[in-house]
Amino acid sequence: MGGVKVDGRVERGEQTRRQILRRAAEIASVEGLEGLSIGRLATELGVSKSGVFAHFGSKEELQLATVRAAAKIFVDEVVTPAGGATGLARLERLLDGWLAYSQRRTFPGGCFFYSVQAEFDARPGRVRDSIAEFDRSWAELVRTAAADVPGLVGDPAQLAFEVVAYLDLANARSVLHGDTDAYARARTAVRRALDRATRQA
Amino acid sequence: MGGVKVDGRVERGEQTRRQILRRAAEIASVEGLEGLSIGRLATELGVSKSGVFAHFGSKEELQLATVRAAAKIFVDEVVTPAGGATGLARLERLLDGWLAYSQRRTFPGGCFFYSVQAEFDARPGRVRDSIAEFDRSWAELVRTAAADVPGLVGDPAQLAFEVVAYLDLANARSVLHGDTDAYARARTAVRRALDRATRQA
DNA sequence: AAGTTGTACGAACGATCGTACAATTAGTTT
DNA sequence: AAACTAATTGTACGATCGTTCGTACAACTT
Repeated sequence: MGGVKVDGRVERGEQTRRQILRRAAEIASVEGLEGLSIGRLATELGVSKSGVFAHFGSKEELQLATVRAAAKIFVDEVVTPAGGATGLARLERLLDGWLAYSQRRTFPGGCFFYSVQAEFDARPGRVRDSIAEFDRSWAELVRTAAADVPGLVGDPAQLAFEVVAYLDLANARSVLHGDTDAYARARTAVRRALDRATRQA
Repeated sequence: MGGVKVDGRVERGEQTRRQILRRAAEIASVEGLEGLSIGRLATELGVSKSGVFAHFGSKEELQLATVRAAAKIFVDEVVTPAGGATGLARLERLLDGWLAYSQRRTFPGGCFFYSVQAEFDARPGRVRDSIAEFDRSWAELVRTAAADVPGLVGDPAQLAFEVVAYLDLANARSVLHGDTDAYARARTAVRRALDRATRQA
């Protein structure tokens, strides 16, 4: 698939860009996308401030690129691994995968999107729109996965709402309080919700 | 109760301070406690920057005072109104009260503590400790209210975890997407969870 | 070999940040 | 009326913010 370009300059630039975005996503999950500063990013990576800036052209573009990079990581770690399964197994893999992704601290500040969503949810702009769009697609993914469980009892959208709520609170409690029980509570809640929704009627 | 001091200067100062903190809490629920700047606060309130600064002595103290002021508002709007009830009615009033407090946008950015918790959960410092302590006491309040429901089926801590998760997600969805259904979903989820926990065993 | 392209750099800009301190205004006490 | 006190102001500081610009150099094209 990859193009046949062998331009070492571009390749080097893309590698630098990837390094910037990986670090940016880590920082943003802790300090927020607004707390992420170009100067600090440059210092931590050992490159020049203008070098970082040149890759994006504005801070807003850096933030948008960071969201896209984090989205890719999220998809790789949570969505793709559940790709092989169907029905109830697929829904379970999505939810278990999310909890594992949060718990293993793929991003040091917990789930990247939980952090930045709370930061941007109330202000206008392209960054907020980008985050909202990703969150919407994740919610819809869980909803359709629930709807695809054969013989499901009750409203799949309601079930999806409830189980996603457990995931988010587990992430929040764990990061804020170091509460190691939070993930266990969420797993219990998810399992019981799925049991109720798949029991014989 | 009130002291007999009639010093107009002190009184005026306290009033200014209250105005600052009310506005600060509003701003922080949208832009975050770090996005809140002393200069902007002064401009919006029509007072001098040094006037705002003198009331607190440092930005961290301003942030801490803002958290305390928001906590007082939260208690007045959610905790106190549920004070008269006991048992299941008390738990219901707490949860309904929270949803109403979020939905009526007491703070323009939704629940103040949801916003600032996600902002500070991963960084050290006194502000984070203050937020964590308040969140802990709220979680414990719901937990004890659940434990005080007579004849409860199941673990009250697990029940408290699940219902608080519904509240938080309703707030998040509503603020991020303008999703008007989110509160209805949360109310449905809360009601069914309480029904299950209080059914005849 | 000469010319072009793309990345990264250093220096500087205007603006804003939090903070410091002396001067001023308004209200209280003697 | 004078002395005192507390709230507020104006001015100024160093640091950092995002951004702009001209330049250096390596890699590719002709």
